[in-house]
This record gives sequence, C-alpha cells and structure tokens, in this order.
Amino acid sequence: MNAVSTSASVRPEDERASLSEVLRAHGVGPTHQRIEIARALFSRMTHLSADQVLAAVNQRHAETSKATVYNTLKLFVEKGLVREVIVDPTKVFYDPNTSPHHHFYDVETGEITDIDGDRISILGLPALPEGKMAAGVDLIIRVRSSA
Amino acid sequence: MNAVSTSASVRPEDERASLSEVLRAHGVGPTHQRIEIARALFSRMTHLSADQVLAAVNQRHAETSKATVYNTLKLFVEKGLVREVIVDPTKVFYDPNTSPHHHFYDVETGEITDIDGDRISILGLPALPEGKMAAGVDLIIRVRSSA
DNA sequence: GGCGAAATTAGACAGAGTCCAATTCTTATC
DNA sequence: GATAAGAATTGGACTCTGTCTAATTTCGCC
Repeated sequence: MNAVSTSASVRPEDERASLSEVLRAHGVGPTHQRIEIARALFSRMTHLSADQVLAAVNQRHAETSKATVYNTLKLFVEKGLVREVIVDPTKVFYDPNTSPHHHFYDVETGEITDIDGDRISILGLPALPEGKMAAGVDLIIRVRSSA
Repeated sequence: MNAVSTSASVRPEDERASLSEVLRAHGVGPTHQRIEIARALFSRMTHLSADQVLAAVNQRHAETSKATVYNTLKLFVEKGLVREVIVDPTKVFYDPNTSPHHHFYDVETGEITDIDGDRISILGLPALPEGKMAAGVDLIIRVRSSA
C-alpha cells in the first residue's frame, strides 16, 4: 500500500487536500505546483522522467516551469516521497513506490518494472567500506527480447 | 585474472601487440586509437568515464577525437571487452573487469569499488517478463560517510 | 490586509553524448 | 611495395538533460 491511494470516486478537491496532507507529513510545504507534481506521480504509480512529469503537469495549459519540476523532484527525493531510479544513462526516473523493491529494466524499450523487495534476499554481501554507511541498495535486472 | 595483464616488465611494443590480439579475438579491428583506448582501460583496471578515457589517451599530445572515444567505447561494450556501469546520472563509467561482479558506489565522492560476484547470491528472483531474456544483473550498493 | 520568507519563473548556461560529411587509415590483393 | 575499396576517424555543430540566477510571485502568519 502506498502514500496515496487514488480510487475513481475521490473528488478532485479531496484528492488535492489529501496530497497536501501527504506533503505536509513529509515536511514539504504544499503549493499548487508541488501538489500537481505529486499528483502526476502518485496517480500514475509508474516511473516518470523529469520531462514526463513536466509534460503531465502542463497537459491542459502551462502552469509549472522546468526549474520548478527539477527543484521539486529533488526535494521529494530528499524528503523520501519518491525514489530516484538510475538505469538509463540519458535520464533519471522517479519512482513513487518507496517501499523496498528492485527493478527490471528493458534495455530496448526503456520500460521499468518493479520487483517486490520482500521476496529477494541478497546473501554474502561484504562489509561496507571503512567509515561508510549504506545509502540504498539497487538491484537492476536488465532484460531484452529473447532471440 | 583478466584479458590483459600488465606487468612492469612488458615492453611497450609487446603490450601494443598483445592488446591488438585481444581486440582481434573480440572481433574488433585494431587501430592506433582503439589500442590506446584499450590500454587506458586495461592498464589502469579502474572505472573510467568517457572523458577520463579521452584525457588519458591524449595525455602526451592529442591523437584521438571525442567522437572516436565514444564510438570505440560503445563498440567495446557490444563486443564484451568492457562493461557499462550506470550509477551516476551525469556520466557513464566503463569497467574493464567483465567477470561477474557488483559495485559499491559512494554517492558523495563518486568512487566505485568492485564487489566480487562469487560471494553473492540473490535468492527469490521472480521469473523474467514474458518473452524476455536477462541481459545483465547489476547490484549497486550506494554508500555515504557515516554520521 | 500586510509583511517577510519561501517558492516560482524565464531563459541563459553547462556538460555529456550524438551526428555528419569530408578525410585518412587498414587491409586484402596483386 | 602499390592500389583500391571499405572501414575508421575527425572537427565541429548540434541535441538533450539538468543547473543557475536574478527578478517576481505566492505563502503563511500576525
């Protein structure tokens, strides 16, 4: 289950209010733009790149600048609202699913699919380097069409 | 053990000849530039970005263009001479170690360290998506200075 | 409503990587 | 060793993602 559930019966103003709550709960002051960006991510629950977020948010009429999208995504990552997924050398994806999980990455189509973290154990990891602490474990399985 | 061992006693012309052999063995026609790029990677055995390779190759006097470095690194990846390591959203690293292994990535310093693949088992991986085959498994442990 | 702080903005900028048409090199053949 | 055909290399313009900045707008609070 995730931070925001988006059932079909939620009235738009209630959705905005509940997104506002979620932002506040994570120490993020809610603004129009941040709420729209959060909605773009949480209502889709897929992995979006910054420019996909920009396009989604400005779909009807432009309201949010590129700078704000980048600022906000960075802020959301810091505050733990979304996770960065780095699998593609040309752009970063943002993942509204923050529970521990891993990814399939289709190198041909660019498609990213979640792998539930519960089912996976990684055995035999060596000790972390001296004076370091873990900041995240990303397991990425690259796949392509079978011949 | 790796494709090319570089002991201190190897004469430069022998090193070039043996790199030539390695390239041919992987279906890559040897040229001056490709040999120099291979040497930059294999003599260091560390993870280099494209522009670090460019700088290394042109250290004494410029001899190889940016386009060639990019073309060649892509070719080396296709032919299995080096592996791409995608951990940093701003640049790709190239890893001359092609045996199965994983990486520590220090998010503060950018340092990349190998984790021997022999010691690690990943349990519980789900079936690959329909019609897909694995193209690589990358486990990345992000680390930072402990508080 | 008004004020100070925080957020947003347009657009210039930076850096990694790509593309292209012209040139140069490799290699196979003689 | 010379030649010709194909392969590789080149500079430089270009694209794209992401950053920066100074000016403006909005937010939260009294």
